Amino acid sequence: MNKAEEDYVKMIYEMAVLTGEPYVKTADLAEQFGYSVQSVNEMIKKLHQKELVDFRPYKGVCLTEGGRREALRMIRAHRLWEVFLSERLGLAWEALHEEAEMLEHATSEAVLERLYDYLGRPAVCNHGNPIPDAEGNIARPASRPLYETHAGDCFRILRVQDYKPLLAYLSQRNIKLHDVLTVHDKDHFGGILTVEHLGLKHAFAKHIAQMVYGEVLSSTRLKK
Amino acid sequence: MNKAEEDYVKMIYEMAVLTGEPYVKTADLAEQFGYSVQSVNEMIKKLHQKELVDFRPYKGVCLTEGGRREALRMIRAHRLWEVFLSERLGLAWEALHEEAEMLEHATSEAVLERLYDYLGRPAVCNHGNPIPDAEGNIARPASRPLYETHAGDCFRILRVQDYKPLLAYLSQRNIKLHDVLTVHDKDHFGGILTVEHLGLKHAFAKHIAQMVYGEVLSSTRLKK
DNA sequence: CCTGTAATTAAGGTATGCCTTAAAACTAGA
DNA sequence: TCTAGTTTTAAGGCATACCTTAATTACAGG
Ligand SMILES: [Mn+2]
Ligand SMILES: [Mn+2]
Ligand SMILES: [Mn+2]
Ligand SMILES: [Mn+2]
Repeated sequence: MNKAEEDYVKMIYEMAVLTGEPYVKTADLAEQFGYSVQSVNEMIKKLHQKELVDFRPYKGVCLTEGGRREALRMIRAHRLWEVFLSERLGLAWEALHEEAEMLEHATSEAVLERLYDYLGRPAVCNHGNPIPDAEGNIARPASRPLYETHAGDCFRILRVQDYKPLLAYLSQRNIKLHDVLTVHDKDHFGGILTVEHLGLKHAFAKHIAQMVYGEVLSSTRLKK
Repeated sequence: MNKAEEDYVKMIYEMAVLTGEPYVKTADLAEQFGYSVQSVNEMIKKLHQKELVDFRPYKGVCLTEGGRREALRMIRAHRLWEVFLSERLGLAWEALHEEAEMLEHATSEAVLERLYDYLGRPAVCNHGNPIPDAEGNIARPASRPLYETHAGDCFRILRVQDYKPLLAYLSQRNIKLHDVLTVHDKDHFGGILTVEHLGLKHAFAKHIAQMVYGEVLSSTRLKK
């Protein structure tokens, strides 16, 4: 597999996880990559020939077992490099992804395994995304969005979408992974969630609060 | 610069260092890369347009100041990754080069600088090749070949050619950088150099002893 | 069941970096 | 000085991964 193919199987895997649907639409892939639908179709044909994907016309593509294995290898490399870049080199949160996006294609199996041990076999990357082990086992990512909390909830951030503007937005406010937020108010109509963090209040728009995931630790609200 | 261009300027730099001649012949580049002369000519034309090289027909190519800077950046990345892979991940001597050959193209300026500090600003890679600093200053490599020693000399290995079969050959004999060899005998006609290392004797053919560089520590031989 | 929309396929194009074969230009040795 | 051999340039090709435009095919709602 070359860089292009690697990025395709990774993207297919990630979009399937995001939507919960194993089949990913050609048009959605094109949209995500910023490529034309025709280009995506051509690549799908090639991936199919290599038995990395199953293509059902008018339904989408789905990774084969081999494709899934390759996708997990790329995700593993990507996330391990993110840990390295953050923990060891001290790169900023929002810089990790694009560096890892290059390094992931330049990493042999041997380097990957040693890097994994060197970093202490981390379970998640710095955005809270789970890191597959060498056998391709991967934990479920934290899936409860901050937006689904209620006034009074205490919420620990366990995962954030690896989306640069979001990361810049959060780090500008000194909010990091594992931080705890107290939900003050949720304005359903306006879609604004007001939280407290280290004594400061922040108002998050719905689309922001939907990209932050974690767990509710405790709640002062009355259970219905 | 893309991967191909990066490998070209690096190669031009390295061949110029090796030969001592600033101008590198098209045919020699083709030979080293295993490409056709025509392909090399095409790339030279492009590098010239980008003002990375000066091309003198029938003489060869020479890096411009900009080309030299880019070459040193690649060499810096390559050798720093070799240090990382060796010192931190414990990769075998002979595996370093090909891994670094990929990683060097996936490394931003920011990562490079942090990696440099993280590794303690090393002066040389694991083959003894000097690592340029961020400003492009680079030390002269050790240049005295083991083959130019005489019976009785004590010789410390400071640099070896980054050539896989040589590295495998040496590490199989437990010979590493900074080890000291005692020259027992030099057979000029046969070209065999006999040395002692950790109590064991080794016979090195001329072409081997010419790829190992270092310093003579002391000598029992009579000065003429 | 039929038709509009969405998805797929077809056809032809671009840039990159490699290739081969062949002509032209130059250099250097005799 | 002339010519043989080296070097460069020209011409045309191939694979990859992207593109646009234009059929064609299939699904799904009315
Ligand atoms: Mn990422
Ligand atoms: Mn990538
Ligand atoms: Mn090397
Ligand atoms: Mn390289």
